[in-house]
Amino acid sequence: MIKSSTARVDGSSSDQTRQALIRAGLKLFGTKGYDGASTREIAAEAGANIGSIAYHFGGKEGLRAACARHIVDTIQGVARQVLALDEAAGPMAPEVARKRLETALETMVAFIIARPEAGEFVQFLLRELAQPTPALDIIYDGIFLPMHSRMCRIWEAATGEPAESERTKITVFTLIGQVVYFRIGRIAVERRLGWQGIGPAESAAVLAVARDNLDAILASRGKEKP
Amino acid sequence: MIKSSTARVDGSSSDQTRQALIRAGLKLFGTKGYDGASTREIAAEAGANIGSIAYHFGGKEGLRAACARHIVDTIQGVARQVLALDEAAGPMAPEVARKRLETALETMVAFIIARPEAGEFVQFLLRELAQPTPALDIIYDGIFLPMHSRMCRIWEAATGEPAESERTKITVFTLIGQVVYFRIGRIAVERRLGWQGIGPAESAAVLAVARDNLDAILASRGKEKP
DNA sequence: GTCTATAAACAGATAGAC
DNA sequence: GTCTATCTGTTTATAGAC
Repeated sequence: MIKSSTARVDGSSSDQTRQALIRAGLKLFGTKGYDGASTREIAAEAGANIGSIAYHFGGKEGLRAACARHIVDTIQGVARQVLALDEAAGPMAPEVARKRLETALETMVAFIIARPEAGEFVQFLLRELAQPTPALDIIYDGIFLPMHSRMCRIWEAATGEPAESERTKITVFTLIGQVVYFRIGRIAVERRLGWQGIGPAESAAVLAVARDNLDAILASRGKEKP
Repeated sequence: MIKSSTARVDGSSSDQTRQALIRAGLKLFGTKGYDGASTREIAAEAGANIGSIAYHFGGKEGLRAACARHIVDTIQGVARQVLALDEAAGPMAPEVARKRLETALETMVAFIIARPEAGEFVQFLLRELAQPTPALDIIYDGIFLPMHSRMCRIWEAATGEPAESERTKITVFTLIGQVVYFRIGRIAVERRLGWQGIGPAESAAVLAVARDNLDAILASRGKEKP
């Protein structure tokens, strides 16, 4: 029998192990992949027993889905306040929109590259992204689609290019891609640059380049049809 | 006992199954991941028996390494002629270097995104990249390092920024990243853009944006210190 | 070299004691 | 709710027939 999804906020024993299992799942699925991580490892990492996975999530697949949902909830919580501010402000002036794009880039770099805890999140996401899986649907609808749509709308405000045009969508994907690569290719990047890890100094260097790229692209789009 | 690495060019039975196993390994490791693909599946896909993997490669890990080596050999074969032309031409004029960067981008898009056969290659690479593994060393030294170094040198010729500077290295990574994302995030991209797949038309659209981005970045770098 | 049979370890799921 | 013991299937690796 699977525990209902009604989240309990108190520190009940049940909820504690549930959270611990999700944390452990996120970590091990992210680092070793879904197939590479065994339920025994995950239970051990969470300080729980093997049976608890079946009890709380119905099985390994259920834990995967719960991890996906947890990521979506967490990110939406952060994003909600940012979005609320934007939407309330009404239509954006191009200058404001450009600043907003830079802020979005900063947030992405900070979250995707720098925050150590986010590493597990992002790597989990990217692994799910590599193949169609039930967890991917949760993530796509909960994060990818709203985030990407939002950035496309800001892009329209900044450049005048229609938000839902193919060109705008692709451009926004390239902006995301240039940042994401530093997480996927992290090992190669560190080796090539002689970095021991990616801390504040290193992520600042990445951000500087990403920002310059964005500014350059914006500048060229602005004067495309003078 | 592991078969020596002396490659045979004739269609001997031994070499045939060896090649078939590598092809099958590349395909299944790429789509399902190393842990997700079983040796039984691979042997079946290759039309061989399970024991042949141990015979030819000493085990599953050996097959993984052989797949990595196969990718390196294949890509180096393609890259060799291109590089030979460049190196022979001596120091590059900025205009020529810029054209070369665009060509490199075209090649990357064509290889990474469009070519269906390359899909297995790239996905295998990206999966290995996600965690440190013996196969990664083979790939880093054989492909990543020489490719990236090469692009950095062309970048220097085009912009005057030192090839081995941190900024140049990071910039080249962003150029690669914006393309690579369309392979990793392919499912999300297809869903968002309403594409049924990424064929010639779609990859042309991606290339157009990537090229515009490159031109914009180059333009801004050129006039940074007027 | 190829293929089969088998061993030894490990996977996820489950039943039941507490 | 937690935890243990166990079932069933699958994994890789190996030994040996052909």
